Amino acid sequence: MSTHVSGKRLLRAELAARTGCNHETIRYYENINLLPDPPRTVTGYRVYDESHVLRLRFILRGRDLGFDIDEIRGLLALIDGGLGTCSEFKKRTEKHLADVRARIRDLKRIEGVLSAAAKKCTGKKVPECPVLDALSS
Amino acid sequence: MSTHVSGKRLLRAELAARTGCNHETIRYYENINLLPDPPRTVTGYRVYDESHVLRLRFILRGRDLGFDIDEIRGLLALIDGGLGTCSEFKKRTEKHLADVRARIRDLKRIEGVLSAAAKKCTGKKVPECPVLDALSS
DNA sequence: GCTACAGTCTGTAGTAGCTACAGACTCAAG
DNA sequence: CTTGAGTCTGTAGCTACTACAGACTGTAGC
Repeated sequence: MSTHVSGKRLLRAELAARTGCNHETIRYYENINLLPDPPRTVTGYRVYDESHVLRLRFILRGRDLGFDIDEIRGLLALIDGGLGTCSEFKKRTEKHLADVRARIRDLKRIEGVLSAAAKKCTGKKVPECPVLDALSS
Repeated sequence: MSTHVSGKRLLRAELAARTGCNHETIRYYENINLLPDPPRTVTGYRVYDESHVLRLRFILRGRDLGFDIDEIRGLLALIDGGLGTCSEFKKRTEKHLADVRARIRDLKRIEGVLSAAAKKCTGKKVPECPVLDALSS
């Protein structure tokens, strides 16, 4: 078994380009142990392969869906350990979903207050501005 | 004109209690010049009055409605300068409202993806978990 | 071979909006 | 006079990045 794995070797900027991730963020994820330390060239350059692309995409997709770093860390740990059951993933997703829905509710409350205030606005001078009323009530 | 203004004098913990604000946050708002430096007792204790209660409530209400510190600073500057017109407040509110609506749209997108994934979940073992599919797509 | 210049390396600081702590001081009650 | 709560200050921590400085490397052109 050689360590030779056919597949493209990528430098940091290339991994960044392949994933749409900021190249500093890649190093950040490595620092917080979300991405594994990649092998290095003799001169110290990080060398990535397809497995890093997939893992980073997973992380980015999770972030895009609003999971926080710790939630993603948890999901990855389940996957890495081979211990994750589908129902476990479902449970975590639903927990996060409840969170998302709570945030939507909160933003809708805000939207209601603000749009009502803006609608009442006459465009006249300060005293009796409905926006300020909304902000003082 | 004396500086005597009848009205209750409050210490920091009392202002916190009256507004529901964390007492450290009050000092923070003072540091970033959102709340004015209050007068002090000879021994250095901050002394607040009703005007501080109103201003802090305004700030907290603004935060609760999702305005960021700089937006609130801007609104307060208009009020303090007596230069704010109702239409100006309306403009800023609508700008913020657009922001809120964009966040709602984004969260709804997330909700759609997550709830669709969770719905497809069978509760079986890992391979073919729809949640993981959603996170890898 | 030499020179640019782009890419990479490291550690560290900055962003928003707080929150919390350490260590010293003050104030009122018992 | 002591005790305990409240206050003072400066500073560090939190999340999730992003950006910079200063040194080094790799490569293309001449």
